Order: sequence, then C-alpha cells, then structure tokens
Amino acid sequence: MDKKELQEQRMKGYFIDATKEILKSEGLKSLSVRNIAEKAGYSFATLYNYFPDVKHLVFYCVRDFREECRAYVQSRLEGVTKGKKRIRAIVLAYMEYFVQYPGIFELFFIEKLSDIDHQKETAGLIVHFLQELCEEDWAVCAAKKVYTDVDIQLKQSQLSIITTGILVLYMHRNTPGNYKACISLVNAQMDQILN
Amino acid sequence: MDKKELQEQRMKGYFIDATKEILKSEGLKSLSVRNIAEKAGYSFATLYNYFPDVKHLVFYCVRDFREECRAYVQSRLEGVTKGKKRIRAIVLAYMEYFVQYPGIFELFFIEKLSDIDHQKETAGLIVHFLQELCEEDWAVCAAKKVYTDVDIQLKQSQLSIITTGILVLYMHRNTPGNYKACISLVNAQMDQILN
DNA sequence: TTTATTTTATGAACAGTGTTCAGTAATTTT
DNA sequence: AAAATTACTGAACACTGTTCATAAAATAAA
Repeated sequence: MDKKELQEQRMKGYFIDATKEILKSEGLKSLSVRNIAEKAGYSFATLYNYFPDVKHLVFYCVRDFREECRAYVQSRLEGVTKGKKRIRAIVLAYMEYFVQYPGIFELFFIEKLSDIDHQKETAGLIVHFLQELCEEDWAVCAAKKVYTDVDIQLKQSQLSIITTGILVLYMHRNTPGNYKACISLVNAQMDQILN
Repeated sequence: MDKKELQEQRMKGYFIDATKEILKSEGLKSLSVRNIAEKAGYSFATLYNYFPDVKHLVFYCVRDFREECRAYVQSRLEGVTKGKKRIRAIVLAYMEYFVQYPGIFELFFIEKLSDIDHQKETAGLIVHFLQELCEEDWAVCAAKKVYTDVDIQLKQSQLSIITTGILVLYMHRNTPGNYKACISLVNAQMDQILN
C-alpha cells in the first residue's frame, strides 16, 4: 500500500520534473507528450498510466512553480522593511520571475484551464498568489493604519489586474518595447496605487 | 494586371471571411486550415497560394475585427456627452465586445504574434486600439483642461493595462466569477482613473 | 522453485494538426 | 486549335494527443 503510493509518486515526479524542465527552457509550445516522456526516460504511453491527460500533468507544475517563484521573490527581500516598501519589492521580483521564464508566464496567465475538475482550484492558486505573497505586508499596513481595510481590498485587486495587464502587454504585445521601460511603467503604476 | 489583383483580393477575402466566421463562433482552438478551406469552398492546399501560412491569414482578421469592434462601440455611444463620461462608455462597450466573442479576445490579447514581418504592426494595431477609440474624448478633456497632458498619457496607459488585465483574469481565470462583478470592477477602476 | 496472477510499460494505430509538392485542370496567349 | 501560363488539389510528411492490445516485469500462490 505505502510502497505502491511512494512508487507512484516517484513516477509522477519524473514526468512532472521533465515537464517543468521543458516549460522553463523551451516553453509551452515546445511541450509534447513524447517530449516529456523521453526526458523522463519512459514511453509516451506510460505517462497515461499516471495522468489522465497532459493538461493535468502541466497544471501539477503550477504548484511547483508557485513555490519556486515564492523562493525567488523572498530571496530579493532581505533588508527591505515590511509594508508599502516591501509590497513594491515583491511585485517587482514577482514580475521579474515571469519575464525570466516566458513558459511559466504563459502557463500562469495565458493557458486556458479547460479541465473542469481542478480548473477553479488551479485558477485560484494563480490569481491569489501575488496577494498571498504580500499578505504580511498588507497586514502591517492595516495595523499601522496606513490604509483602511476597504482601501487594501481595492489596492490588492488593482495589483492583481495591473501586474497581469502589464505582463501580457509586455510579453505578448511588445509594449513597452524594452524591459527597462516595463519596470518604469510598473513603478509608475505602483506610485499611483500605493501613493 | 488590375483584374488579377481584384481576383486575388477576392480569393483572400473568401479565406479571411471563413476564418472570421470560425473565430467568432468556435474560437481559435477550433480553427484549422482544412476547416477554413472547407468553409471558403476550396481545398486546404489552395490557401497556401494566397497566404504564406495560417498565422498570416489569422492576423489579417485583426484589421476587420478592429473595425467591427469600432462600429459596436460607436453604436453604444449615442447621446453620451464627449469627455470623461464617453471614455467610460467606450471602455465598457469595448470590453463587452471581447466578452461576447472569446475567440476574438484570444486573437487580440492572448495569441502570440510570432511572425517577424508584421508582428510589430499587428501588435500596434491591437495595443493602440482603445486609445484610438478614445482619442477625441481625451482631446476634449485636454481642451477643457480637465487633465494635464502628462496626466492624460498616464491615464491612457492605465486604461490599456487595466482593460487587458481585467479581460485576461475574467476570461481565462474566471475572476471575478460573473459578468456583473466584472463590470463593477471595471467601473471601480474607472472611478479611480478618471476620478 | 515453479506456476499463476496481477501490475506496469510499451509500440502500433487512429484521428487530428500545418505544410510541401508533383500533377491535374482551367485559363490565357499565341 | 495548340502551346504556355496560371490556378487548384490530393497525396504525403512530420508532427500532435490519446487509446488499446500486448509484452514484460513484479508479485502471489502452489
């Protein structure tokens, strides 16, 4: 029983790791079942003994990438005082991560979650992730009465919308034309929101 | 010479019209070369005598949908006074159009423009479209000194970012959960921007 | 240890995708 | 009417995700 479970989790891990590797390097469009299976060291048919379809496999990666992104963001936060200042730092690091890995960006913001079972769950993981990263700092702002609770809710929503909008426009519509201008744009929007 | 050109444009039109029809009804994922060609009344191979590949064909549709969207927006503008009020009406109608046609939304905001030749051109058509729709009203605001020129530039940028962000989150991440809440969100954001 | 049973892994096959190309059909020019 | 050019098309290729019967391996029973 226990052994079986361990072996199954290990096998799933091989396929998930292979998928993550391809997503990070080549991106979503280069991903294929045969591709993944070869990197995992198994036949493409074996994959279907552990995942109902490739979409399930792909969205298992979301959980891992969330943690990877969280670690990336936290590594850029040392010495930054909690509150408004750190929210800005979190947002910048968060966006930097997705700019660095366009495949993960596409997975998080572009790819349609057609699966009915886990669609809402996965969407929630993605949509509330930034808010989760900033949770402590919003709490600090609330405690220090920097913003009202209603304000905070509005600002959280604005951050989610603006990061999504800027990332999509920059990554897929080349607007603005370079990364520096993109960061300037983020900072300008943050000035407005956090004032 | 002239006749050849006319015939060629007609043929292109058949394929473009077929593509538009599928995009509006079925969406991007249901689009295929054989699909398009059948609706156009020709073999799939014939398509390649008029377009280098299917991506070129698809992005010819952007021009047509822009005009269709423009007409849709303008039909919802009768009696609305120019300026701030009409900017809000334009944004709402603009977003309504894309919510109505998810396939066109995907084409405008999601699909990667990989083609090197027309990539920048098509991206520009999409990115500056909303600004173009509001141009007259921003001019009115500028003339009436409602906003400074610098403010207007910032607000235009904000509108582009926020409409993109909200549409992506609503259409692909089911956030917020229903259309009414989505419109409320847009209005709240517009309150902030246009104050 | 040998046999029987269950579990796991796999390649062939299917229906779909975009694209290329040789060849046929239609049109235009001579 | 014959020759040359142009337009159209189905077969074929290399992919895609997915299913399934079968072969291989591991486990259980004798």
